[in-house]
Amino acid sequence: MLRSSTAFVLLPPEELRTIEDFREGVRVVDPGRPILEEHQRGRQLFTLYSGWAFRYKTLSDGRRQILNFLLPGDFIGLQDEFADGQTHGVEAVTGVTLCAFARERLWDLFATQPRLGYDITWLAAREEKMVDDNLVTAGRRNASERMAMLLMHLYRRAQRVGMAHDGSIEFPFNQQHIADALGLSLVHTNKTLRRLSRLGLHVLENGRLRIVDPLALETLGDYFERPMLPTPLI
Amino acid sequence: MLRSSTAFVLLPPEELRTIEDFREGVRVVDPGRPILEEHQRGRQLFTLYSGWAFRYKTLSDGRRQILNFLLPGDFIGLQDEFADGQTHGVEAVTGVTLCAFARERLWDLFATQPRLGYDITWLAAREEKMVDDNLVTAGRRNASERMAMLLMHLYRRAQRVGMAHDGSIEFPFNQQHIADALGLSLVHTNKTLRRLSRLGLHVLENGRLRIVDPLALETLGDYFERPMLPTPLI
DNA sequence: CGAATGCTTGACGGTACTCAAAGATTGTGG
DNA sequence: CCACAATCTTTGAGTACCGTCAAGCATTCG
Repeated sequence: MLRSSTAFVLLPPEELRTIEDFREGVRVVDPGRPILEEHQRGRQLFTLYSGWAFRYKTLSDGRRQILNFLLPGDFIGLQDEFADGQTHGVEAVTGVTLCAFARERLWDLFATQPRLGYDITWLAAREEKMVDDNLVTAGRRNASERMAMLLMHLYRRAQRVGMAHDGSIEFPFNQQHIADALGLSLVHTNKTLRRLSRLGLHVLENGRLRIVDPLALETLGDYFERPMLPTPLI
Repeated sequence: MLRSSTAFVLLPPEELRTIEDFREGVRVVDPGRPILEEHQRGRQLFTLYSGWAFRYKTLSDGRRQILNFLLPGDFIGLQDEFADGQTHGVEAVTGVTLCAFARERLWDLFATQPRLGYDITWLAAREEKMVDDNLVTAGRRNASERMAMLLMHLYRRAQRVGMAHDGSIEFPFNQQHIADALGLSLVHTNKTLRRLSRLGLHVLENGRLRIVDPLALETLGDYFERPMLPTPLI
């Protein structure tokens, strides 16, 4: 079960009870289906419990940018709480299970359990840091550097929540996802990915990613993930 | 005074008193000087009270990416609260005045004044939305589109906090700032900026920016800022 | 087995980068 | 107040990285 992973902080029973109470239900979303529609504010907030998803925005002519990927433990929909209308969308990559919370009770939660409010802020700040990194990537790294950084980032994050087995992780993304995350064209994404794998830095097959030369990838991407602190889980 | 601007929500006296109490002092930073150093966690949090600043990250070879610009009312340093070490830097563009808060009292604030904790989350979420937009820009917009979006964004934000006079705003950035914000080279930034101004979309002189054709810039940048809700001010 | 989706590769062109150097502006000290 | 340095802006020339177009191949699914 997710909560027992060492990636998350232990919560005292009372706060666990508050979370249970706050919870409205479980939702399952199929691969490729929307979790939150772009440009509209959902009635619910979610915690991702299993599967992969991503946040994205599109320009009016259809160009899409993936803002960040979502893994188990991530909190979804907080930004919309304060939205002026222009919101991101969220889409499931694999099949996904979510815990749903009523948005209108968020303030309640802050008021009655400030610890949980603080934790939510924690999660929001952590997500912003990931977007920060992605912005540096899109703005200042070249194609190979972007790819190296993305592969290491996804691998480390999945590993952290116990999704790595035998040195490889499930990798359910197609090259369009990668292209949209890195701000590259599909064709150039393919060529870059092939180049790195031909250099023996990684292997991507049967929907799984294996990092062959982590140091080379970290160096190329100038991206060294520090061991992360345990994350709160709402 | 900043708080009386219509851009900010009115706070009840009790919460104002809490903020006053939470405050440690005022800090003044000269143009071009650091407010927070990259890679180290400051002991204080700040609210920007006057002037312009920006958040940035650099790669190890010196390439810099500006993450977002900071205006009066913005809260500084929250992300570091939850940092694993890799933090952004913050630098003053103009001379700047800041209200300083002790970081170790942040949790206190959440616990004793949940409303203010909620407001801080509000500000964090708003900032993340700005970074989201900047990521779309760096990832999916071409040079002219980026420039159009940036000019409109900065103008609207400054206007909102009462910094626009006679249809123009103070514009203290040099072209290197713009280049680093947009993920472009200095030379290409210059050429793009000149092109837009030759097309009659804006005027940039004497350190002031005047938007001549807002609709054209919004359309070019595919960026239409909605009227913003009043922002909490900590 | 055919359609749909996704991956791969080659050819070509353009946007944006680098290099270089000349103006313009600002600041500083004699 | 001027001379000179430092910083910033502007422009041109050449190049390269990455995007677009096109087509073939592989895999999955109904």
